Amino acid sequence: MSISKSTPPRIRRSPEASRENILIAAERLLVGQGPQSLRLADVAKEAGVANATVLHHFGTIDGVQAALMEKMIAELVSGLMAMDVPDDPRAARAAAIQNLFDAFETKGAARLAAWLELTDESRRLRTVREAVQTVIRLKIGAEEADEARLEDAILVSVILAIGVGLFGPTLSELLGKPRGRARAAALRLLETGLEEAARKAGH
Amino acid sequence: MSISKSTPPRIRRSPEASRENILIAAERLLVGQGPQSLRLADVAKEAGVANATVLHHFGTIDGVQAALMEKMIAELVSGLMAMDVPDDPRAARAAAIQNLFDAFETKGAARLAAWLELTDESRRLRTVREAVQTVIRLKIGAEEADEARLEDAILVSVILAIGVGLFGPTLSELLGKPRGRARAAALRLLETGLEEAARKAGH
DNA sequence: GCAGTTACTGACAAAAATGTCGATAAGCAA
DNA sequence: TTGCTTATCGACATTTTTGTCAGTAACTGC
Repeated sequence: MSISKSTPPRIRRSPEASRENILIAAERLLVGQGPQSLRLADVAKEAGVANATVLHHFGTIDGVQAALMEKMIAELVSGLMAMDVPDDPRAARAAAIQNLFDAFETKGAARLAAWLELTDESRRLRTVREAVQTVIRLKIGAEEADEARLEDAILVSVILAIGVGLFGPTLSELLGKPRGRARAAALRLLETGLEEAARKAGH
Repeated sequence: MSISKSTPPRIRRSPEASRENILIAAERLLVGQGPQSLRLADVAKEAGVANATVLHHFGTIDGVQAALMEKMIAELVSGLMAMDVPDDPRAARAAAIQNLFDAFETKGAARLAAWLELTDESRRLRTVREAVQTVIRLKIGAEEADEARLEDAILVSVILAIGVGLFGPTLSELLGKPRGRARAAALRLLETGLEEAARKAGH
C-alpha cells in the first residue's frame, strides 16, 4: 500500500488555458486589492500553480502585467463597441451613454484606467481612444461632430463614466447615499447636458 | 594641505524640517511617477539623504507612506475649505465648483484619491468627506440640502472634479483637444446642471 | 571651551521578491 | 507499450529592498 509519500496529481493544461487561468487570477487580485498585489508569489498562489509555472508562461512578472493589460484593454474596448443603436437620435445618445457607463463599471475597467494613469502607462489608453471615437461617430450620431459643444460633452461623458466607475461606490457611501446613486445622478446630468449640446449644435 | 579624503559637510536639520524635506521629496516622486516609486532608496535619493536617515525619522518605509497620506489629505482638505464666498447664491455656487476643481487639480490630489481608492485605503477619504460636506453646507448655500437633486448634483461634481484632475490632461490629449479643455467643458456642464438642480429644488 | 544630545551616515545584516535549473510526470503519437 | 514533447514543480541562486547598528559630526546649553 502506498503511504504518505503520495503527491497530489498534477493538473496539466494547454498553454492557452494555463495562461488564461493565470491571467484570470491576476485580474482578480488586481481588481480586488490593487496593483501592489501583483507579485509573483501572490499571482501563483491565486492561480493555484507554482511560481515557476507562471514564469514558464510569461517569462517575467512584468510579462504577466503586460499581458493582463492587453487582456483588460481588449475586453474594455469590446465592451465599448458592443451595443445596438436605436434609430431615434435621442434614444441612440442615451443608449451610448448607458453603454459607456457599463463598460467602465464592469470588471474593474475604471480601476485599470486609473492604474494606467497613475503609473504613466496612460499611452496604452490610445487603443481605448479609438474605440471611444468610433462609438462617438457611429453610435451617438455625430458624424459631423466637429462642433465644439458636442465633442466637449462627449469628453466629459467619458471622464464621468470612468469617475463613477472608480469612485462612485466609495463616494456614494461616504456621502451617505445608496451605492448606485452616483451613476444615476451622473446619467441624469449628462442627459440634459447632452441634449442641450446636441440642440445648440443643431442636431 | 588636505587632500581627497575630505567628506562634504553634513547638513543637519531640525527633526521637523528633515521630515518635511523627506515628505516633499516623496510627494514629488508619487505625483510624478506613481505609487510604485515610493521605495526607500528612491525617496532617500530624491531627498538627498541616506536611507538610514529616512528610517531614523519614519521608522519604516510604510511610515513614510502613511505620513505622506496624512500630509496630502490635510493639504487637500485645507484647499477645499479655503475660499471666500460671494453673497449672490448663483455666484457662490460657481465659486464653490471652481474651488472644488482647483483643489483636485493641484499637487496631485486627484492622483492621491485614485491611489487611495486603488489600494483599498479609501476609508481615509473620510476626512475629505467632512470637508466636502462643510463646503456644501456653508458655501453652496444648501443648508436645507436634503433635496435629492441638489445633493446628487454635488456628488456628481465631486466625482467630476476628481475625474478631470486625474484624467483630464490625458484624455483631452488622446481625443485631440488642448489640455485644459476637459475642465472647461466639465465646468460648463455643471453650471447648467447645478443651476437647474437648484431651481427645481426651489432655491 | 566642554559635555551632552542627537541627526546623520556607511557598512552590514535580514528579508523579500524574482528568476534559474534539473527532475518529474501528463499527454500524445506511433 | 514505447518514446517524445513539454507543462509543472521544488529546491536553489540571484537580485532587490528593507532594516540594523555603531560610529561620527553638528548643534545646544553650560
